[in-house]
Amino acid sequence: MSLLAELEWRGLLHQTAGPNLSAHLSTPGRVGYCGFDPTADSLTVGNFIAIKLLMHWQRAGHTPIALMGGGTGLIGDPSGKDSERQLLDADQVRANIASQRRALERLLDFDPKRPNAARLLNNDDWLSSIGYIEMLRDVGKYFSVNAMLQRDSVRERLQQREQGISYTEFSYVLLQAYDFLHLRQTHGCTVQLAGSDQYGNIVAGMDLIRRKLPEGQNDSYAVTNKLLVRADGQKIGKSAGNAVWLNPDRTSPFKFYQFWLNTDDADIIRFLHWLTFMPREEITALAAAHEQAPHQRTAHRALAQHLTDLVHGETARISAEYAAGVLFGRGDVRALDAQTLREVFADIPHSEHSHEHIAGGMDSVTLLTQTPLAQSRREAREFLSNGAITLNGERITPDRQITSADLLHGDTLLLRRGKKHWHALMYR
RNA sequence: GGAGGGGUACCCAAGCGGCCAACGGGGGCAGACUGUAAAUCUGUUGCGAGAGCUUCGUAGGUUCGAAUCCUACCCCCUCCA
Repeated sequence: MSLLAELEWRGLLHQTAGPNLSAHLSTPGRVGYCGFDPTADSLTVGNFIAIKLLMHWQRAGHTPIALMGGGTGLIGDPSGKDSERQLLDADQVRANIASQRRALERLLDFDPKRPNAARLLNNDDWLSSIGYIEMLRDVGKYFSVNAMLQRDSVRERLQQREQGISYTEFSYVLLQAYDFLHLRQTHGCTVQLAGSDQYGNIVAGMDLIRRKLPEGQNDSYAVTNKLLVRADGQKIGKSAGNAVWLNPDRTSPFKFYQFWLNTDDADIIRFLHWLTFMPREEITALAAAHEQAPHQRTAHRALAQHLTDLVHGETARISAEYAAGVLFGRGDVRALDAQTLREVFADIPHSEHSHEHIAGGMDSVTLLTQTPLAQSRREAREFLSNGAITLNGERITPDRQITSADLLHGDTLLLRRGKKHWHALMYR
């Protein structure tokens, strides 16, 4: 199946631009790029769609370029933003790129032995050295302010009462267009892939390429994916307002797995289409299974498995599943052997403490505040009196005293808040 | 530069001298019901065991008492130049 057909049936394809794109893509080895914003120090599930676009691209035999916006990140793209962005400093941007790189390396194949090995570039390499005069003469000249003012991203900001737009962000499109031109010239990159909100920026780049480069070497194309949202209209990949990250040090594989397992029923089938590489028949089968026995959550499990495998690897996934089985299973956690307990401990949020802390006994409120499960003593008391807290599987009250007798295998406490927030403490 | 409007807790948004830790909604968290889902219902949502303490852009002031009045400053928006 062709790349475009694949994106189409998955419901990812939004629109394309350029002369006869499918013919262009029928030759393998085409070079396409997608930009990533270095605004955070790790990529999130929200960025996963963009990465996945590149993954499809590479799987179709083409060469993907992940372009880190080290230069543009210093400016900020107004597209889809309803307020002026905070400018980042250069050091921060550099550090973010280094960290984001790790997630990309896991998902794209950078092996140089491969003919279509992925490349990672940073537009700071060419943008920071270009002079302002040069930019105005060679790029700015090709842009009509009249046209720029027509763009939705700009117009909305002009019409807003609360927020205007700075000249800096207004000019952003010149930089992104220049990126495309630069990659077209230096890497033979003909296609830009991105979210649908980038369409205007991409087309601006295509225009620039057409005008600057000679006939025959100035073709270029756009592929955009749909804006993907949950059934309730929210963005994918937010958990209690917090982003779900792709780096294991920001979001552990256990939490990552749990996040997908808890997907809303209303979203599960579409997520399988959008986010996985499962073939159609497999998704259809999962949809049927879910329809028949939703409580078994076969589809949820498959989604969580698939994505955790991709992002964190099979070993981490199996471990996360194992821990979940132990914690959410019917068994009594007090019956776990030391070995199992230790493995589970590593997978869930945990902390280590000195044995002396517990030796003299401790009340449950104090214990809880030593974990992230409660933010203050007041809150800890509230949870405890609500009956929201279990210790080693047993519901406890605010007046409960914890002593070393409660330690599983002499060193571990397992706390749970609500149904699914765990924290393990180890006393050495 | 001029005129006007505005900055209140995670967000929106009331309040305009004491009854305000601050109405209401959203969101979050928890309990019940369930399938580690959704919907629904209930509770809760600054810190503190409590007395109390800290909070309404920032810094001062008036007052027995201020989110509410005064002064200065900072920031945002709209219109005019």
